[in-house]
Amino acid sequence: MSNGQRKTGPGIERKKAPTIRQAAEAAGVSIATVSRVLSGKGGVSEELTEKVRQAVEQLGFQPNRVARGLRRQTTQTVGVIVTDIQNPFFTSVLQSIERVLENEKYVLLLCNSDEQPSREKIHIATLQAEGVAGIIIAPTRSDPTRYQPLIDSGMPVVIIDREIQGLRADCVTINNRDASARAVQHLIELGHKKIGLISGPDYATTAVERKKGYLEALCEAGLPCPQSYIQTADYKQSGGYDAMCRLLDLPDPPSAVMVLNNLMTLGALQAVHERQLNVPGDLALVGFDDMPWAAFLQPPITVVAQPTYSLGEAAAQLLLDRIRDPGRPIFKVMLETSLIIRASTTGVTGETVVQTNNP
Amino acid sequence: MSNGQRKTGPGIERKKAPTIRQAAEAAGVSIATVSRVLSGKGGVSEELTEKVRQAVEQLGFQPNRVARGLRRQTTQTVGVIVTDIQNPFFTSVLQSIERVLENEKYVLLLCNSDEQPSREKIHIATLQAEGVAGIIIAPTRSDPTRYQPLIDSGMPVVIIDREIQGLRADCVTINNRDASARAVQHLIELGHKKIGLISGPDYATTAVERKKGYLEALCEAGLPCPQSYIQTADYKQSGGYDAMCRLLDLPDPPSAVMVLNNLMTLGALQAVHERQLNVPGDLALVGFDDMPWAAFLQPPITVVAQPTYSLGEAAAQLLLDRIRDPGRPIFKVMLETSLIIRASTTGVTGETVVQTNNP
DNA sequence: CTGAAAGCGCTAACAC
DNA sequence: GTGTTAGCGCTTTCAG
Repeated sequence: MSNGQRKTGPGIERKKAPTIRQAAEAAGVSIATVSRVLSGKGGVSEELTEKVRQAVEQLGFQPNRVARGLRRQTTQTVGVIVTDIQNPFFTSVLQSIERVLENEKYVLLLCNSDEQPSREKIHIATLQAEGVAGIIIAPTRSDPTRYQPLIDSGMPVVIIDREIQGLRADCVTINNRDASARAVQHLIELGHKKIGLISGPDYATTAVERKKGYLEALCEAGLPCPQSYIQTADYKQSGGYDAMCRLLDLPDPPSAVMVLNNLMTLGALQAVHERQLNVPGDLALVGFDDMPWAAFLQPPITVVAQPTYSLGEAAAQLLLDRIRDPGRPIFKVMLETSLIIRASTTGVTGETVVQTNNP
Repeated sequence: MSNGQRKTGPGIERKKAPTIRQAAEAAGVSIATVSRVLSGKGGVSEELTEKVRQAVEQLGFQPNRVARGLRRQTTQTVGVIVTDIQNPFFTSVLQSIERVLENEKYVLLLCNSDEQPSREKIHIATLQAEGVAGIIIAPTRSDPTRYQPLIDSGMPVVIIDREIQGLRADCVTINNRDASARAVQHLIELGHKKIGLISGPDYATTAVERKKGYLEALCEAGLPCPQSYIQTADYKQSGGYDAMCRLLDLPDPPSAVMVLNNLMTLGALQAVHERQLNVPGDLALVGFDDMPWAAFLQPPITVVAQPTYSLGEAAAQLLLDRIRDPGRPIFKVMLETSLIIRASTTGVTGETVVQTNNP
């Protein structure tokens, strides 16, 4: 009765996992020796190593990662904060992050900020209190002061997806400006002169950069861009729907529209369907982010494909490198995209992939 | 130089977070008092409570969750193991799990078994070593002996998605048999007599149950079911594609096909597109799992919609309840689905939702 | 090469 | 009500 037994009766209490002390006893060595063998640092004779191995095996002993974390003052966990856990873009990135980190025995603490800075702040604090070895953040805002204290505290941090100007941290982004410029060029080459944009929120640098690329392409081609052709939404499906409705209700609506993320593309498509417009006859459409179903949508959608896998991989690798060497120089990685051309712009079945990294 | 300073130079070392000792000192009380105030157990005078609050606030002190975890022998973390982190079904479930658990200050350790029992085993061991308060598992296999030791060790566990016969653990599943029976009935009502099935792997009870429902509905209607009409695949997109090809290559192919999960539905659709079949004229199609884009596919797909949000919520709640009272009786929760009827079966624009819980 | 022992920061008896 | 103190299980000096 001296331990944590529950009042719910005997047999319910949590069975205690074997400790290093028991393993040491079973092997007939000191706990230090067991520790040394398990952490693989060497310096233990083959004889004792073997004894320890056997005892560990036989007991099914697993070092307690919490105790180790307390002692080492850093755990084998990495925090990941995304802005939308349901967005396939992030789940794809997450998958590759996990794949890299599991090799090093790290485990992922997943947090969803849901685009809310307040939630993000709480999550950051919690991850710090959890003693994570590092954090990968898809930030909600581009204000560096939100993240600088975290980095100054010595926490290894990698920023992904959105850029944060002036933040001294590793980051992995894609060439958003170029990606959308090329998508718009594609529309221009098809003869479009009235090209609309469904943009994302201004606090997302991805939206800002993509919008820049759009303007740049129009400008280069000498095409006008009425203010009304740029509709800003919130990166959500409903926002995309509303924005597309506004564009279509214009007295002189665009003949082509670029939508700056995947969820808004679905919303835009919804508006197009409701009005039974012919795509691309009445309206050509380009989206952002390729998805398994993009090719089977009505119509198949031309998209800018982000290298989600490489993005996650690079982020995880940068984090590991920084954990190992906090003093190394800061890396800013920018990845290139592809344009996957489908029927929503050409009307033609099938798809063509255009790498956008070589002009 | 006595602490963990890096050879990379001064200023790089990790800044130490304030400890309870410093907070106590700043407040002019003992560490026990600080602990009592922060854990909200009461028994501290208002005066000292206020002093502690201020000191904590001023220092920005946050209790170290690792130390707390070691001392309490349980952490404020919950492990979640899914079979496919990219599947929108799981991300949706995950989102609602997170939503429930964050209220109780739990944080999620996310693991991806990728359908591989070996990976699942490693993840379970790691989560145990992390001292998680409980685990929510979407199991890879239906063999109870894989999970019984974990439960016997006293770990609170909730099984989701797939059922495990004979396992003494809480679980949340959906009424798979009924769901697919009703979907097939829908096809029968539309006059189909040759109904094919693209099933999932036999180790997934969801596939087994859904197949049962399919057979049951056919049987009730007195319809035949040639072996060749049932094609088994792996719940992946490519598997769905291959299976659909096999069905369509049959001398007497079915006039309607039910596909037992979302990814295979995309694959099946791919095969249908390649052959330029008219849906539902040449072939009617029913899928499993509703998704934001299901309504915009070519054609919009009739699906069985699983209550992903409720599923995650129920799982999280069951886990919390079991953590609080390990001795409580075991709950097996089964949720009902809806059938969302779209053009892939009726050829009609728009959608109808049929609750399947009332015969 | 091996073992003894000192804590990591916290909670929970236990004393006052 | 409040403070003192003994660990939780591990890693890492420090002796030998």
